[in-house]
Amino acid sequence: MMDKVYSPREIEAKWYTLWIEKGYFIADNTSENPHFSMVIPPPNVTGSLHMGHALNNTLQDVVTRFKRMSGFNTLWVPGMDHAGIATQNVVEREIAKEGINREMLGRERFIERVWQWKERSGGTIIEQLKRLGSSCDWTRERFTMDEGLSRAVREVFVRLYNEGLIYRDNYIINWCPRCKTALSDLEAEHEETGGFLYHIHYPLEDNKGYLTVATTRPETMFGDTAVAVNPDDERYKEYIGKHVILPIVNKKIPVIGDAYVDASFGTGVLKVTPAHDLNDFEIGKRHRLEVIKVMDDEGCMNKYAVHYDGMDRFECRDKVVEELKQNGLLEKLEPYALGVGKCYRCKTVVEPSLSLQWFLKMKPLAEPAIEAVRNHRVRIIPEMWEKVYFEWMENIRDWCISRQIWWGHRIPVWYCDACNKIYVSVEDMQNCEACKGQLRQESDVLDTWFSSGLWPFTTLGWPEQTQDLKTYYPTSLLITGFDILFFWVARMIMMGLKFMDDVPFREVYIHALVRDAEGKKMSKSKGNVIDPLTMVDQYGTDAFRFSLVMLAAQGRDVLLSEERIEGVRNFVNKIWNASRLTISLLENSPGDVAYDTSKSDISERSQFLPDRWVRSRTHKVIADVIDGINTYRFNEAATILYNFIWHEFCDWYLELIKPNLYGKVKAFDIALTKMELYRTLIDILKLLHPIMPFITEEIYQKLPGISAESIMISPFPVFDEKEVDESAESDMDIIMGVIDVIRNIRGETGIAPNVKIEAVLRTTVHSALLEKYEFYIKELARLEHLSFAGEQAPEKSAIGLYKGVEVFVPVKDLIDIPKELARVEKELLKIDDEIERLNKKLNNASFREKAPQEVIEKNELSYNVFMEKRAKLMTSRNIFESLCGD
RNA sequence: GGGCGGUUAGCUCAGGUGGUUAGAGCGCUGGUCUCACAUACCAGAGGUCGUAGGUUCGAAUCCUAUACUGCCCA
Repeated sequence: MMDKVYSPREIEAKWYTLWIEKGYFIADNTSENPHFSMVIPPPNVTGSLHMGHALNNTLQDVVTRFKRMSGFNTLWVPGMDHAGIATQNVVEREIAKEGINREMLGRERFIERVWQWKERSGGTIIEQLKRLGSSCDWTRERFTMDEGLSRAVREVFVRLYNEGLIYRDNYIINWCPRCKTALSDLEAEHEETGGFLYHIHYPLEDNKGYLTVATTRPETMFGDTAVAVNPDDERYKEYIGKHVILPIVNKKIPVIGDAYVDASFGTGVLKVTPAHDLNDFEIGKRHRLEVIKVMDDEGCMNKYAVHYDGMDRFECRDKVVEELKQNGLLEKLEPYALGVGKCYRCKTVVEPSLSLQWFLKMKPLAEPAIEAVRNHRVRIIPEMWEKVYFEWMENIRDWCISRQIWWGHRIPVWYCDACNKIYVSVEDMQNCEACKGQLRQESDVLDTWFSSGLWPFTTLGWPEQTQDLKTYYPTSLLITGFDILFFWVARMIMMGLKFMDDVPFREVYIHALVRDAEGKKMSKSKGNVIDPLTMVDQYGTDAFRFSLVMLAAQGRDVLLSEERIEGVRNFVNKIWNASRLTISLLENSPGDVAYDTSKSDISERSQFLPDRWVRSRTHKVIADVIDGINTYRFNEAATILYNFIWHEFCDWYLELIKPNLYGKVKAFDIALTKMELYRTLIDILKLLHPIMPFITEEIYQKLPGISAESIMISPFPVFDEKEVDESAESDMDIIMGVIDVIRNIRGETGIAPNVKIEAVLRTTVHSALLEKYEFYIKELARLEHLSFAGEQAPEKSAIGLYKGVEVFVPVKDLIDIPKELARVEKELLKIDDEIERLNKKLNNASFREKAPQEVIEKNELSYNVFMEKRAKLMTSRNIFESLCGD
């Protein structure tokens, strides 16, 4: 016996364990079936499941389960990312509790600690993904730092180096003084911050006046090696070639002319600090200026900052301003909103700084990647994101790939200090081939995104030519959030084309971000985070997944609120109870059923109208759900299922067949109806399964006559045109419409639900139909008596109309005549508006001339319907009016 | 500064190629513990689709401008 309320917890655990045991998630790379493959966006090994992951993986699982049931040789590769900086930070914090730091441990022992940490507490997110129901092939789980992938990284590095695409150079990079490493441009997040524009006097060398420079970062002045003006700027032209005295340091620096300077910005005089600003660095190169770094790796000033040596950069800023002020050199400071780069891992303000780093040339890699998207070898969905992709790719700059941390893929470069030779090699090296001297490996590691950029082929075994690689590359689809379009998607396309000579995936579906109910980004500091696992615990995985899918409209943020999930939890419970009823009807009502769904000859199936109708509706839903998933309109698929199951299957179909199956009426073949009910529920369960894996399996397993071991490997419903029955749908429409009208009258006139009433129908076109299904109308509208009128309509009745069927409810004394009159008049008013609108349209000559025939006919038809309805309402209004007069 | 979105019922959102009586969920109002479900059932109220122009026989849907709002890049 099934409980009255669905309780997800044990059921979820039970089925997930079984699926794993049976190996249903494991892909067969020798299968002859067409393949569908996908790689997971690898979550950080330090990560725990947040809403973004939940949405991302739910959508992936929906597609995976759908494809698997649709007969594809399906592979979803899971795995994790080693997340260099983040993981190192975590482990450093951990050892700090023991009072040690990584320098004390040394590189090797520190990395051992990281591995230990990974084994112990890393990858909790994998367990969380399992709770979500993700049907990844866990036997193929990969980690960016595992042996195979590490070797692939070296292979790639060496090849790119040998082709001259990787180089080492001094350049301005973003330096995070807290993580003490270089970052790529993408890893510095620009944020509008309130600051000041400081106007500072730089006295002219001959002591005859000064030039005023405007800067947002006065503390970098110690590294100024020139002052620049625009050569066309009449105000300053004459100063070019002269010198100014750099305040505090009292050093002579030249005034130069450079077209880069924007005369309209600030004072039009730019202080040039080649070591701490990208543009200044370029100016410096053009004018062969000296380059002076004024800060150390921790963001503290160095000896060039004279008496500020050792001071923190921000404290120094204040102190410098103070000193300038005292010396009368600070002209003014004005509030100014400046874009400040912050480390995407620790939010520390990054320092643009000159540094010797490794770079990857991007232009040659980007060009084919742009082309691949332009000619749709990779299709980005929604298409809008293509533009964003192009914009970034077309303005791409070289990628700083080296990081000054320990956890990651150590750059496979060896230096010989004795003879200055450099070796770049896949294999570890010990001694210099030339002088036999001891080699020293580069201490930097690679950007984590360097290895994740290779993910689609390295996870399949590359550089080995494995069977997986042959079968599953290029992958079919990638599902990811737009926040990593540049970080990851673009780089995978470049690397895939470079090393596999083919795109990494055929399609990319970009989904939105999950926000809270107010549309704010969820963040711990705002305290608006909804924890996915809490939701899973509270409402069940199925309800949670369905909520996400239902809200995941293309190109829109997903705004999630707990009330929403609660609503879907109710829907899950509705499914549970509808199934409970179905199973009880199948088991307890008379009629032997063979439970063989393979028989599809419709002539042998039930001809009972609700059965024909539900069949037709089910197949339209099948078509829509398949289309919805195939076109990534997941929310449409979910909404269609929600409405069909709740408002058609439960509200109408089950109610209509109940009298039959309870034996209240003996009009139709019970066994055939039971068969139809059985088929429909199975279709519903299968259609739901990709979104709601657990409850569908639980119910499926309770059904009689099930041959498949699990719903997840049973075939997905197939749309069959022959099952569509338009005449059943239009007949049902009349019956449901008439019942609605009676219910409406009941509701409006305040007749209690338990009061049985009488209704009279009058129709010329649908009488046969309505007479045939009289019993069902009585049942659903709670009628004592239903009759059919000829010419003479009953007086003193509430009236309603549905498509040519007049409905009279003679309520005699029960009725409140003035109230009923008001109801009719209100209805008339609405109809008059419609009639006027249609009349105007139909009398418009150019409408008749230019609109398609089909549209004209449609409008004429609805005009006639309204006119007829109007006439009938007028009649009853007149009756009510005369009664009011009594 | 450049680019891309959004603005539809009290709230959160649907409305691929212009023709619907503009939909849903939640909330609200009224009525029901009717033998699957009160996590339910039945009924109802509620919107000149941000504003102003334009294209069209016809615009929530296409174009232009404008306001507000969000994001990305510099």
